[in-house]
Amino acid sequence: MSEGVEWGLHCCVTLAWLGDDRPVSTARLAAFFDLPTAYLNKRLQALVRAGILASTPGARGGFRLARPPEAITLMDVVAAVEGPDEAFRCMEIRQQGAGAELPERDFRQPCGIATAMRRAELAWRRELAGQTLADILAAAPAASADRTRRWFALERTGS
Amino acid sequence: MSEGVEWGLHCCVTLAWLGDDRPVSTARLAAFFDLPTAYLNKRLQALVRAGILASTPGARGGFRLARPPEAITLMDVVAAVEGPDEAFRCMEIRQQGAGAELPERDFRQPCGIATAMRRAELAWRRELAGQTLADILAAAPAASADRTRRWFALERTGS
DNA sequence: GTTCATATACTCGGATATCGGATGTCCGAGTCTTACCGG
DNA sequence: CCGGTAAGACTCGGACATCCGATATCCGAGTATATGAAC
Repeated sequence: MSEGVEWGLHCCVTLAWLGDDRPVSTARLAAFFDLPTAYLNKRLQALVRAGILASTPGARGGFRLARPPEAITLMDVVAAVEGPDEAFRCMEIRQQGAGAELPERDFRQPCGIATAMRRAELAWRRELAGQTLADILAAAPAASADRTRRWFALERTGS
Repeated sequence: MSEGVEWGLHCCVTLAWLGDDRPVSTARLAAFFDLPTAYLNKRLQALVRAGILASTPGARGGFRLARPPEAITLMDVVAAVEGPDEAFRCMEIRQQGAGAELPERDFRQPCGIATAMRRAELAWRRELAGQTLADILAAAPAASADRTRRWFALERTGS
């Protein structure tokens, strides 16, 4: 799994902490987490395309949450960054090669291996879909939110 | 997720169908599924290192299951092919960059995001660990096992 | 002092390089088979 | 005819290339802001 997932989640949490009053630029977030600015921007664009973030162009622009934290599940963020397709792709190798040349063979029944893997992945997705950003915020200590807010406020006035 | 997982699982199922009487060579399995022989061999070696398969070198050599199918879970095969580390690696980016330079900040409490992701991944692993090769065999139609056995027997006598 | 036009700086968005790991290939070590030779 | 021996063929195991996607970077489009001049 690409590290962009961690980036996206942390950025969403940070944006939730900072509130919707003003957008936050990529450079600010990248400085806060010590990440490559342009690449982080690319990932945030994916979140925008997924409808999780809203971007405002121009000076004093940046990103903000497009929805309230209760309406953003971890599954949404992961799917936006990693793409919609499943981790385990069944290539149906049972249908290829000499094993498939048996004339009487038919493949109407789905591959049992793919079914089992899909079941596990569904459990994973269900667990992620059951957790929202609001849950993460509630679990984090309030002091972390305060410190983060303070840092972003300081940086804004300091420049 | 690499496609080697699908290869390993199908090969394990096939080896379970064929029984333990004689080992099956990589070339035979690769021909059956139309896969690159040497690369499949590389992946089967990983299963050997994990103790899932047993290899017999020399002529008439090959692979066989090292344990009965009831004692091999899908999690075992996936972990053997994909490696032991988790899919989501928490890089602790919250501890890097300007956000970590606040002197009063401490990180004794684990990252809530990592905790949530770990929980989802544990659900995935639990689901995979709950399914054994025997379950896959039981779910598959008996005709498939018969056809596979017949093909491997024919190919052996035909050469 | 107020208003408007213009220059400017800042930010998002996508097109373009670069790098690491998965994918694919090849050759050597080891073992079983088998043919051959001697008794 | 039987046993021993040596050559041969087959297979696993690991070392060596190759390719694709994630990672990283750069430049253009667009907008809010600040500045200056005109009234």
